[in-house]
Amino acid sequence: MALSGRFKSGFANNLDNIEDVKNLYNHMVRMRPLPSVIDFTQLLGRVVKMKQYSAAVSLFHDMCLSRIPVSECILNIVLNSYCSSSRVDFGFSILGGFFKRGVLPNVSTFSTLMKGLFRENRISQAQGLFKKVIYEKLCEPDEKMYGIVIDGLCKAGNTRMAVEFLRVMGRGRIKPNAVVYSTVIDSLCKDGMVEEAVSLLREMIGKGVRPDVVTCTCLIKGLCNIGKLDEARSLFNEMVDLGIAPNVFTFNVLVDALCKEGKVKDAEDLVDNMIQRGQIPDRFTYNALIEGCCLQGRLNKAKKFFDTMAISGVGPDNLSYSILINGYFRKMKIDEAMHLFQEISHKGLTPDISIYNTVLQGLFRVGRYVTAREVFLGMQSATVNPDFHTYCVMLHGLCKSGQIDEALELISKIETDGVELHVSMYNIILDGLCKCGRLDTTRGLFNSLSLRRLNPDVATYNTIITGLCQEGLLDEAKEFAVKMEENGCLADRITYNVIVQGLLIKGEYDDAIMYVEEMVGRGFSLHSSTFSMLLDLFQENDNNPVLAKIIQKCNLSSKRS
DNA sequence: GTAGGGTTAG
Repeated sequence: MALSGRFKSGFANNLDNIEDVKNLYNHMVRMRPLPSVIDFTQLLGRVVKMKQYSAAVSLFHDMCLSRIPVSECILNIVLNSYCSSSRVDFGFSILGGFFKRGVLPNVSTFSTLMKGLFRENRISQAQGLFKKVIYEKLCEPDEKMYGIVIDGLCKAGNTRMAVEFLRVMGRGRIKPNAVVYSTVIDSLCKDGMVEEAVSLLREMIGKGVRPDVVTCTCLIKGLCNIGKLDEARSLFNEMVDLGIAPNVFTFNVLVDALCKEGKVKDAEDLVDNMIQRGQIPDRFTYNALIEGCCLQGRLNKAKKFFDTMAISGVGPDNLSYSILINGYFRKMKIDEAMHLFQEISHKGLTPDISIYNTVLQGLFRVGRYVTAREVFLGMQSATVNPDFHTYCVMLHGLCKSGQIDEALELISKIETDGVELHVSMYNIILDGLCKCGRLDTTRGLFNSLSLRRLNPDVATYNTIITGLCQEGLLDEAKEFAVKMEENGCLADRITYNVIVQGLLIKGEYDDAIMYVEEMVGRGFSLHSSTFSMLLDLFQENDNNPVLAKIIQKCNLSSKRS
């Protein structure tokens, strides 16, 4: 009686916090007769929509203990909770629970498991499960299952196989729909194959599959990413003409692209259009606008958007602060930047690692390394753990401000903080050491890399070779160039240019010509700075014939390329 | 009337 009144369809949709759900659940289990399985399903489904996966699992366990009947839907929801929290193995134990209860797993069950496997990067197991489903006829695959497999392949970086799968699907009973086309189109765009994506759009239209807002948004983003903003805008107009309503995603993609291109005014007009069409700007929209203004150096305007964001109820998030703080630092407005940084905690937000990284980078850039050191200590007492990026910023900043010994001390502590050492951290210090001529320490640190099981990379060698060349130690630089190739790092354009410049400065023109020849042979060209050095020397040395020969070689090679 | 698929930033 009261039941039909209380549990109208979608009753759970009004619940938006987990405590209310738990209270309702406790009420439901005590009711006699019990609410229907569907009522429990809706409740559990709501918990999953709130991404409270562990709460869903614990409610399910309570249901089992309270002997509330469990359906295949409920089992699938629990399975999904495990899979969505990267616990696909527990998901498989739910599969066992199906059999134990005499309930048959269905297409949702297997789709969810495949999604879980893909999510944990267990690609071949996901593919194996799909094959098993087909060969053992465990269920009839439907379009959602195909969607999951195709998406999984795409996200695993195997767009080619996803396209093949799309073709196989086209020959079967279940035809590809807008979702699978969108998935593949998005993946092609992200791989930079935007032309292929466009022709897939034409193909789907040809086959009578109507693209939807997601299909168009993916392509618009793809076009923006390769700088074809005009084509993106005409696709936008085309979709509107086709009656496909752009949504927040679509607008945000275009607003972001316009802002990055410096067209903030156009972006603002688009936001007006967006509002007219009933789409409410969200944090993505505002952050794009704020960043656009910062890129233009228009900090007052950026701050205005930031304030509007606060008023509009969207509320600035960590990224908004990060963008604006960075903008202020770049304009040397240190007080404004630091004021915003302090404001974050006062506004009840917890500054995240990227805020700290932004602030540290800013402080070092303006030479405030004492404050930077304080912030670095402060973040640790606020239990924000430095990450890879923090250490790179710190090391770079310390070196730049002449605190190399402190940088050396810091790098020796990194591993104890649980952050893995990376060769690029050493590259920063090696660069710092070379720049102040401490070559002995450089050599020692380089030799210590192998003890730390780190392999020098091209940047490591280039840094040291640069340092050696600057000190005129060309023979040792050349030895390092040999060593790098022996260790599997191929010399690049930088390596050659540095050595050639070093040789030119020392007047070793015959050697320089050898390196230029080798370099041209490998398809690299001279930096403009090397070339102007060459021209200057040529004039200063009364048209030296060896230099003339080098210049001629470079001109020939640049004409060829 | 209940479960599983695709789109946005640093």
